[in-house]
Amino acid sequence: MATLRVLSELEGCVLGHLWKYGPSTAYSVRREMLDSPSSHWSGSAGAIYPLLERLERLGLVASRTAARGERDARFYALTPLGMRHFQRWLGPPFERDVVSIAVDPLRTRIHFLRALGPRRRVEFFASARAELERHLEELVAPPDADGFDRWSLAGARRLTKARITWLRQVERALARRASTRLS
Amino acid sequence: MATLRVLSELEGCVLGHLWKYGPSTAYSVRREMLDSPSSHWSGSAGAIYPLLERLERLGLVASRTAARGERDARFYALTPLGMRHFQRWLGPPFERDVVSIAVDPLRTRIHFLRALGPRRRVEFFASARAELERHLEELVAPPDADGFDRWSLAGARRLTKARITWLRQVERALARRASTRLS
DNA sequence: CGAAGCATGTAACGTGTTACATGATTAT
DNA sequence: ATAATCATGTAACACGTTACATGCTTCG
Repeated sequence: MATLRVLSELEGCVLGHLWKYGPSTAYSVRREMLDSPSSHWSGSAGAIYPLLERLERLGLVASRTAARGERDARFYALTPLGMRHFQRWLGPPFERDVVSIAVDPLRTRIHFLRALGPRRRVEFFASARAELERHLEELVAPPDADGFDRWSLAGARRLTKARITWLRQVERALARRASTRLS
Repeated sequence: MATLRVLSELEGCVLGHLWKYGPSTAYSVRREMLDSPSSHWSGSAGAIYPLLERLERLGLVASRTAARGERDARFYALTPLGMRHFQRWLGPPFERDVVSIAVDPLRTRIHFLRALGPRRRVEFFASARAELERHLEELVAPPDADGFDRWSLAGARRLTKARITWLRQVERALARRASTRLS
């Protein structure tokens, strides 16, 4: 397998779509991202179409066109090379970013929480907690989810619960500190 | 406060740096990101210098130059407007991305785990577990961390542990399924 | 037939990255 | 003196976003 720059997350997911569903149009890849509430990609045409052209130039996918009026529908399929790179992307070994903890904007904000007054801090925790709980309720398996999809979802739920627990712990600790300062 | 597009995470962090350390040069902002192992930003000059120019055009920071040889050192400080926007960025209400779960590349890969053979799957879990444990050991507070920094770090540790627990659970479940299929 | 939306793109832009350039300062 | 590193940038690029353009299909 020729050395090739590391695939991006989006590229890996697109290859994964082709692996999972077989030959697909750019639009159906888009569709999945547009429909999925858990995907953080917009499914923008401006990302998908150039990406598939790129992958074709690299030889990871091959397209055949099917007549559809004047514009042709273009079906992309994984090539054997593409399958190997997909599996490598899936891999181990993992790139550093794959395993290092994802950025958590709430965690980032805790660094600066001292910049908020007491009243705003209370709102901070209340709002964050409420939003996280709401988010948790959105994390339900769609009807067509397979076992692996469900395990993935379980991971998302677990992380969300961990964030809630952590926030509660911080909140309680700060409240305790404030009360001891007052007493 | 004039309506203004929402600040990016990096912009918020840069304003946070100015809030925390007072008037600073672009370089010292960079320095902090270059040095911190937990920041996921590269601290690239090509991000920081234009960003501060942008914030100055928006009136969120103001710079004064101090003579330093031929090139001047430029110290940026938060303006009152900048402080208000920083607090708004920090505060509730939160943008959707702030609270919705961060992308977890490991979780993404679980969706496609069926594409790996049994042998590679074993490697997948072993490698991921090992890397996560290693990552956990890196998550220690630097000597100058204040209380909020430590709470933030505690969040990172908690999330990492949640990922480890989740991975172990998935691994065990798959092993169980495999053994029942064999028996 | 006309409107909605399916399907395939293109254009302009924002933001962060790496790599490079260059002057000033510090250490050997 | 000269090498390293501090400090201030600039240039080219990668990748994803929104917004737009346009042809085809379906449904009332």
